[in-house]
Amino acid sequence: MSEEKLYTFEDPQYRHTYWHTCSHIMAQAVKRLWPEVRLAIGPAIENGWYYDFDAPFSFTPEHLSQIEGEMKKICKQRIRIERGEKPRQEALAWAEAQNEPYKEELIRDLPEDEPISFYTQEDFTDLCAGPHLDHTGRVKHNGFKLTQCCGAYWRGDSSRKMLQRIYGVAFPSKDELDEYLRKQEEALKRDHNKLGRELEYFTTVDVIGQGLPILLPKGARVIQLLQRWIEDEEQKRGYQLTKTPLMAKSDLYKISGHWDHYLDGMFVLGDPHDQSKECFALRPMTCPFQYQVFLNRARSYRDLPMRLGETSTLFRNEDSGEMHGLIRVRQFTISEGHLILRPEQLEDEFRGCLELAKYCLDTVGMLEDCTFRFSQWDPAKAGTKYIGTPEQWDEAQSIMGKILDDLNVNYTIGIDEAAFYGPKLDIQYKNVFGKEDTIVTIQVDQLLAEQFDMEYTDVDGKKRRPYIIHRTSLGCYERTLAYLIERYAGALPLWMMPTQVKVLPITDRAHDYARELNDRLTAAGIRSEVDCRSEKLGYKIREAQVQKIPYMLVVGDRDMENGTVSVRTRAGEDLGAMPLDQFLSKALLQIATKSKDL
RNA sequence: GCUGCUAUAGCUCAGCCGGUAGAGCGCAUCCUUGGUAAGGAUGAGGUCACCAGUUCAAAUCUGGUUAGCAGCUCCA
Repeated sequence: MSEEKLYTFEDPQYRHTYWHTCSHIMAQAVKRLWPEVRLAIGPAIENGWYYDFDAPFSFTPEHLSQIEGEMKKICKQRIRIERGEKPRQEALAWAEAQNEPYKEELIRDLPEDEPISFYTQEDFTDLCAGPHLDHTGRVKHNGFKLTQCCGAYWRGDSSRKMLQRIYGVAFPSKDELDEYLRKQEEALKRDHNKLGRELEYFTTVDVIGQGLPILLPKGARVIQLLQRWIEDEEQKRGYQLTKTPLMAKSDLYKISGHWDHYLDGMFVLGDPHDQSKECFALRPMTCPFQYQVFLNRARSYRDLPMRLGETSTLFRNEDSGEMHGLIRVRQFTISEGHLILRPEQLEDEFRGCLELAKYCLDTVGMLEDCTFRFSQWDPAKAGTKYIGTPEQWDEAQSIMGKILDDLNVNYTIGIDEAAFYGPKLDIQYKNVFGKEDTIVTIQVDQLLAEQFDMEYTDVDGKKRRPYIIHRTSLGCYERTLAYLIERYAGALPLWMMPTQVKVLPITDRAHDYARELNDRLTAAGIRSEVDCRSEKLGYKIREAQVQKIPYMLVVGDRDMENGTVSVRTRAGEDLGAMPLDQFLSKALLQIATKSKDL
């Protein structure tokens, strides 16, 4: 690669170096302005950088402008950035002399024998592995912006001090920065938490509580449509439907291990410490409930694979700061399933689950933006966070790794992201803020079968332990709805749009005709409405447009005379006049094929 | 749970240094019957989230609670 190419912003490494240098410039600016502020860490991240500070005051937007101003000066001063090394003792002495306790702790955690690198620009020196640009003038003085400040725990540990994190982004030119900020602003307009409320998909109410959204008619309709589709699809794929209780005695969760691992996260009815009274808990998952279906009688290898599916409402007492719109809630409904298998069926069934998940995500238009994460355990937490033996984990993970490789799944590995009973394939999706959550999960589990003493009689008459796959096909409906609103900016595909067609009579004379059309559409299974208010056409169109109604059927004298409807799409396209049947067959085809085009 | 910010009409927001509320949109009624993104007029609508405190007087100041937002931590 030519040097020229290497030093462009398109090169991820260069970009990273650039942002990292920005973080040092920011830290230098902060130290110039308030020498009493202590420094923690300041890495480059996916989009920009941050630096964590321990300041005796709270940073405000005014402080950020002040810091930006000082950073501009530093850039214009074109200060040389020089790398240096200190032996460990000297490095520690430096941290102490500078009164930088966080740096001191970082140095203490570095390997003993390696020299420790520092970067110096003028009077400012920072412990840092580098690399950096050669001088501060490389950073375009009007190409960066400090975007926000917020709290962040020292070393990501919630038991330690909360520091203040300032985030920034930078580009080699003001135009590119402006373009980035404009795009960010655009993305935020899709925020389901705003748009979903504006378009009346959901709302929340103080007296009901956090994380307990009300699904308004539109939101409820979309979820119903998704749910019916998923249930039918699962039936086609050999799933049996179950319907199990929303709560159980603590005994059940004690067997499964959830009581030990997640008591804090459960809604408990009764006093868990009073042994003399029954204590219930709302279910935070479906596994042990569905296992009872398998346990209903003795099972043969002929019963396997047993694929159980349930549209399952779950309750999790998330911490109060965790709730976010429809993405993180305390009560949600999920397309939950458990497959109980002979070990040799694992690969085929896993493939089936993955195919189902991909089919579901592709159909709703989300697959292309999904990423796959192979979530593994952390052996260091054996016996605490995870049940089972290292041998069992190695086995489950190696089988799963082999399956994923056989299926050519392009995944990243997430250490310490597994469930307490087994490794997972998590399918991840990002919201408009870039925050990633799991939309679908497929988990391999050989441990809970043991907890519940599940077994089947094999061909040879011997009792064997089944494997279990825990999986979702479309995941949590609330979360999916949120992502769909963001993905389509509220303009959901025709087949899942709560109102698909709006008939817009131009004059009162057309009201009867419009109502008749609406009846015919409704009879054909189209979700249609009529707008008979005495408003002008332009006004009715605007309103339907804002509501993202896919098709507007404009009808006036001309249409009544010719027996037609004049079709306008929400994309602003005028499809002209046509008989209703012609429109209907077009729309019905689009719905039947779950087209993403409109 | 933690840090910071926020809460005024259904929505978006204004309301300075404390003197018991205002706009636009929406809604209702009337006029207008208009062919592809906002026609006009009139009117209704608020214990300023809740609970305390300071004060002659609180939407405004202070504390707490609840809820919302961003991030951190967590996420079976």
